[in-house]
Amino acid sequence: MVRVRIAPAPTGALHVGTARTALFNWLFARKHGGEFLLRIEDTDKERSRYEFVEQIIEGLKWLGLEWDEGPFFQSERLQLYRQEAYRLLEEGRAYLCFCTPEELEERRKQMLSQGLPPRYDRRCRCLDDAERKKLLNEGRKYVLRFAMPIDGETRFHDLVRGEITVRNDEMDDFVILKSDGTPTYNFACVVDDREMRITHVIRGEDHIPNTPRQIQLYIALGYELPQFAHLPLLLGRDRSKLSKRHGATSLLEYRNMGVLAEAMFNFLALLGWSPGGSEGEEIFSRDELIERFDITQVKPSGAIFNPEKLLWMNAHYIRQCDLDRLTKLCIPYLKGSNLISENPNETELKLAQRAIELVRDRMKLLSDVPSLCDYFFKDPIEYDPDGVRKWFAQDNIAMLLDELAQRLERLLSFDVATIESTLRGLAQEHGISAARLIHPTRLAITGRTIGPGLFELMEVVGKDACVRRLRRCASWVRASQKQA
RNA sequence: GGCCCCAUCGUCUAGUGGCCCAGGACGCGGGAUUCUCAGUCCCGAAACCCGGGUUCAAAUCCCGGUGGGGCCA
Repeated sequence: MVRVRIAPAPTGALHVGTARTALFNWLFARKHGGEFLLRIEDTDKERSRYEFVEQIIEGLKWLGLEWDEGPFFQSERLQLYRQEAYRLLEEGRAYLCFCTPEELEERRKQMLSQGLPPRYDRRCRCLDDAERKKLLNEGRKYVLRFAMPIDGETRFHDLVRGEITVRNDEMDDFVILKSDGTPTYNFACVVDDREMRITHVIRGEDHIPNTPRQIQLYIALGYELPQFAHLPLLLGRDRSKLSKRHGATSLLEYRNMGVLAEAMFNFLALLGWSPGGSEGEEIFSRDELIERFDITQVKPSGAIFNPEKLLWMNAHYIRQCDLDRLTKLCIPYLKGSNLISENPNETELKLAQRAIELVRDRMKLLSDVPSLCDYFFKDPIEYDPDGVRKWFAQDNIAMLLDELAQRLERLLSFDVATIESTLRGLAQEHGISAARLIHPTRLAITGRTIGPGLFELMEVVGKDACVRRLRRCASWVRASQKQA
């Protein structure tokens, strides 16, 4: 049975890179009929905050990465780590180290100045019983260090990269249990992965240096080794690890901007992995991704997080989205811009839905919705200056707008076809092209030069508002022409 | 600095020795459709880091270099 996990530290907002790692783990588990667990690595009491745990959970749920077990909290498992650490001590695979942070810092500087790699010099590893007893009796604080094998090398097969080898003398006797009794990352991680029966450790490339150390722990503890797969990092524009200075890095920030979960899911899945084939399909459903996912086909090189492609994909999913659902998703943005009330009634919701239907082709983010369709909810307060110059310059324009208003007012049915024939008829009677009436009319009704088809949007705006806006605009044009 | 990882269009990638003077997608440029914008469709510019090998044949395998990145401080 395949068992994988995501093990974030609750020290900050859920990073998109972490989300991607979670996603790959999830895909792998679903692909192989396995289980996906959530473990919160909160042994760092200083920096861990519960609100981040909530954000992690919220983010994973939003993406649809349901976990089968957990969340487990490392902070609740300290007894287990301590027990395993002391077992290593008894078995001679770990030892007490009494060196103080000041001494270590001192020696580190010395080694550095001699051009040596700054590693622990293992002096406490050679302490005899008498010396150890003496220090203990003095009440000196100590940590537990792992007794790393001095000879040989550690090698493992990475599912993404193939063989990775490190000489054991490159690794020092790292601390497994701090003086306050809390475990270090590498130690807790190994103990947990074994205890949770994790079969495949799928994590970011930044953990590669930890892996040989952890493997030595597995061996010393007598645990069976899992398989490892190190995913390429998500990079910013400058090819360094994606961080805040590159812009938004938090998953929930993207949700708040109005990225659809399925777009983020699809986009993230294609960073560092591709289902192959040269036909170039890029849009995949969850099921297709599960079906086609193959961890060994993940690319080993880093992948730049390209927001433009995300936006394109999001626009695609917005166009595909069920209209009722899209409307629901857009409502908060409309409320936020005061275009609809806090508790919208049926009429408002219906209007919102019809407006969204007309503008969805132009949306890249849900948050685009207010600026794209404000005129469905309120009369324009100003007219696009370029449009004014281009379309309100003719001297009979005010008359035409008034005339149009008058004809529209008399209509019994205010539907697309009737509006269209009315407007085209008027243009024809005046011997002008339809475009020369359409554009000024759009400007009068929406204040813009761009937008959905004029007749469609007029139908939604409604007869009264159209007539009112045309008349108001006509007098605005007269006034500004007089002024000029 | 030490160790480790990586290297195909600007970006994400296909490519696992001949099908590749390298395919797709985003972005970019152009065109078609149309009342504008968007969408859609079509067309275009754009890449195998460098140098040595191995081989009849290398983007693909090997070695070296260079460049980038990560981890440790």
